[in-house]
Amino acid sequence: MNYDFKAAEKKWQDKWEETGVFNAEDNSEKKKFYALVEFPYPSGAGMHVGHIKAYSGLEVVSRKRRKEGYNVLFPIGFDAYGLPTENYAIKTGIHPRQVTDDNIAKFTSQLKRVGFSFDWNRVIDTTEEGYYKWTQWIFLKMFENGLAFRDKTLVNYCPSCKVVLSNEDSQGGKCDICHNDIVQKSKDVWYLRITEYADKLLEGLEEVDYLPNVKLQQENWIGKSTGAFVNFKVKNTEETLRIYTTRPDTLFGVTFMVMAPEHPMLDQYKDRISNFSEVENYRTECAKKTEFERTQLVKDKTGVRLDGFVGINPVNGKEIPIFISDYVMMGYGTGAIMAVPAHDQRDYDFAKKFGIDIIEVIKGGDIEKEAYTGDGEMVNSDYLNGYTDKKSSIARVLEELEKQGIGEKGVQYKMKDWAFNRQRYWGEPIPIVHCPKCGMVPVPYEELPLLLPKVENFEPGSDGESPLAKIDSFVNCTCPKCGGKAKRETDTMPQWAGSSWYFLRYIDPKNTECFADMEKLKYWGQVDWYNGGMEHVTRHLIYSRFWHKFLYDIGAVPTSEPYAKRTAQGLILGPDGVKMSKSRGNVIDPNDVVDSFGADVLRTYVLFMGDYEKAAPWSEDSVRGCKRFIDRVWNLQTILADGDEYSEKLEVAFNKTIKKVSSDIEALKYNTAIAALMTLLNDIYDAGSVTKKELSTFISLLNPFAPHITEELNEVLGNKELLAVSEWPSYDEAKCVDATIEIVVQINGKVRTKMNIPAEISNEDAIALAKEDERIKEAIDGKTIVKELYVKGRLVNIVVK
RNA sequence: GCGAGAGUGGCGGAAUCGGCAGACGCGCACGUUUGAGGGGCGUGUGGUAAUCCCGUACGGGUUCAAGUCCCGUCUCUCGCACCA
Repeated sequence: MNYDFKAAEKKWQDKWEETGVFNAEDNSEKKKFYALVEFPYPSGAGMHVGHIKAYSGLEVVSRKRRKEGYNVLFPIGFDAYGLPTENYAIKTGIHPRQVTDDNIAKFTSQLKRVGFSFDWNRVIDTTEEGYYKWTQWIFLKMFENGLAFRDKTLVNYCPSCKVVLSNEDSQGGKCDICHNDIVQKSKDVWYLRITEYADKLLEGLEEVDYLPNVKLQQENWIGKSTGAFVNFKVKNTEETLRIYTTRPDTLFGVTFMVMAPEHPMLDQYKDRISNFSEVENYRTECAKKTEFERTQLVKDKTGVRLDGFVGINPVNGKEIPIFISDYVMMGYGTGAIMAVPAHDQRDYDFAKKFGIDIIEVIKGGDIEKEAYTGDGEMVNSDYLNGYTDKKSSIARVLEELEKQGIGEKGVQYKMKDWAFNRQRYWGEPIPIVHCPKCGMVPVPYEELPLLLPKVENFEPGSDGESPLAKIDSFVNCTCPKCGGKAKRETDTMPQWAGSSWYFLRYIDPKNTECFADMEKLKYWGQVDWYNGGMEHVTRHLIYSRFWHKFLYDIGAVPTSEPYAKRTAQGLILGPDGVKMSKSRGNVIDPNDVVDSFGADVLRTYVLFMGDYEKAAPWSEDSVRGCKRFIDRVWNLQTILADGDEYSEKLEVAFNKTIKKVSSDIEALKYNTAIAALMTLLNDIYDAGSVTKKELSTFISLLNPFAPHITEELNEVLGNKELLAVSEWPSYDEAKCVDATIEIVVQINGKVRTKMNIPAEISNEDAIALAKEDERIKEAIDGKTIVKELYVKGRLVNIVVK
């Protein structure tokens, strides 16, 4: 009796759609559960098995929750703005709108073939007018509140993509999209002031249930440090050079200062710096250095001493030389540092190279050899002498600095403001008008959405300007404030914009009055469980938390944190054990798997292949193992026997399995949940027959993993109600243990024999029983018993000498 | 360099509190069924001739008992990377 998975899967997918069993209800008495998966970018390549694994995790949880009586919101949508679509459009001449629609249609049919229980009534598309209207609305609210601003600065520019990139998109000095080297360019760009939310983003982590690793990565990304700002006077000027340090306790050990080559004060005082031409040469040299040279040759410090520009250490009045060097960055702190070679390795390397004094102020290391960064007794430090711990010496010096007005306590973050712009076509237009009289004027709310004009040519200009700048009908407009001639902003928003609030739109996707109704927001509240990739836990997760916190602050959402819980799945590697990639030719297409084995097999396999949170290689042979499992489940009907109860033989096995599968699903241990079902299946075949009750329970437990075959079997059993909404099986704790159990008998910790004893037995009786065994008698004969113990349900150990 | 995680058969991986190491699956071997097989069913499968003994990266330690706890070393993966 062969299982026709193709027919059955189609049949049930149609049935689910007809009956709408997976549609969330807005006004329900039931308890709510909101499960969120990261919506895909609909690329031309179609779905990846990685998507299947990412969605299958919460798919199983959502299906279990429905069976437990929850009103479940498990939505899906498409994050469709972005460069790959635009680049494809440029190459083929097909409009990005068309490309996006085609890709979304493709993704939709693929997702449906896998049988995911998404609520298809709530699908969102970030590029659709009714959606990006609200993305623009949120942007304007930020602008109103001073969180969106424009600033001229050096930006990461990709000459190949002709686009300005955020720091996040240009890590390692390579463009995130084309992997070519980026260069620095001065430009006026939009920023979102995410740094203002740094502390809130940090504090919020305390109230959410994220994987420890996810929290840690966010903390590192925000990179908060506490220290002090100190002002150093520059000799013969009124100028002070302000620095940031985390070690104000080492101020007496400062023997020089270093400024970033881009520091603005240099140009301001170029007349005083007698060797300014050398400075300029050095700057050119730095600009030429590749990222590799800057990061890999860390030890080899370079720099130029500024002649005629001398600093004065404010704590002791000593004159100290000032250098420029590229190991100091303009983007962190103040772009200038005080250097304490005795207690900082970078400063030490620099001092050795340039022959600068090294003054020890903390005892405990050997400054002849290297910098000492540990704790110790303070020396050569005036009022700090004798202090032995960092904390109190820092407190002492801060007190003194503030009293004398030469410095104060300070906080710094590694996180920078979010460069919020793209000079590209396929993105949300930034709804701002530049008026020669009024300056920057927001597009009035009632005029939103500011439509992305439909054009034929979306190639970016070679100057890095947006393609929108070439469209006169879009650019030229009247100022909403004074009615005079004005020009529109032509930059578009970055890819991360639309995904920063999409989870809110699912709650009320068709609302035209606001991004989501407050009553609905209150009912659905936080996302209960959010699963996605580890690669998104810094950028997307921080950005969306930032937007949500902002919306909370203006009273637009009822919770301060968007996600109550966050987990992450591991990658699926190619059969060769390395990351799947087109160039390597090791990509597995989920469609092929559905074609040859069926959706149930694909779903079961991606969850069975290993620890959900770890990377695991694809194995075609193991897929076949899951196919065998599914077929054996189908064949259970050949040994179906009458009976509305568990059989005596299998009662304990069933109770145990219900318990294990239930708890494993909650703990993301899908692999062991499936293994437990396989074990139970083996037990059933060993028993020789299966009662109706047993088969019902079995398919109910398997249903979240393999929903099609289990619905089919449910129908075979004559049940009218869909398995998708029938009750999740319950177990009896008392029936999870056998009446007699097998335990191990050890002599000196080594297994000597096994025996069956009643589960409820006293320690004494268990030990006495063990001693009656022939092998044990032999082993302890003539020896002294030092110790004997019984570990309940496990073992008896007899220690002899 | 810093931070986090990991190292278990031929392979993917199991193993609440320290309590039978290797669940489950793959692969392999043998048997059986079949006209045939990337099929079905059955048996076996860490090493070793062995019921002894050895075995969870390596070296020590604690314990009646260690994959699990402690000290030291090595390797790999991921994240950050001159962050002052």
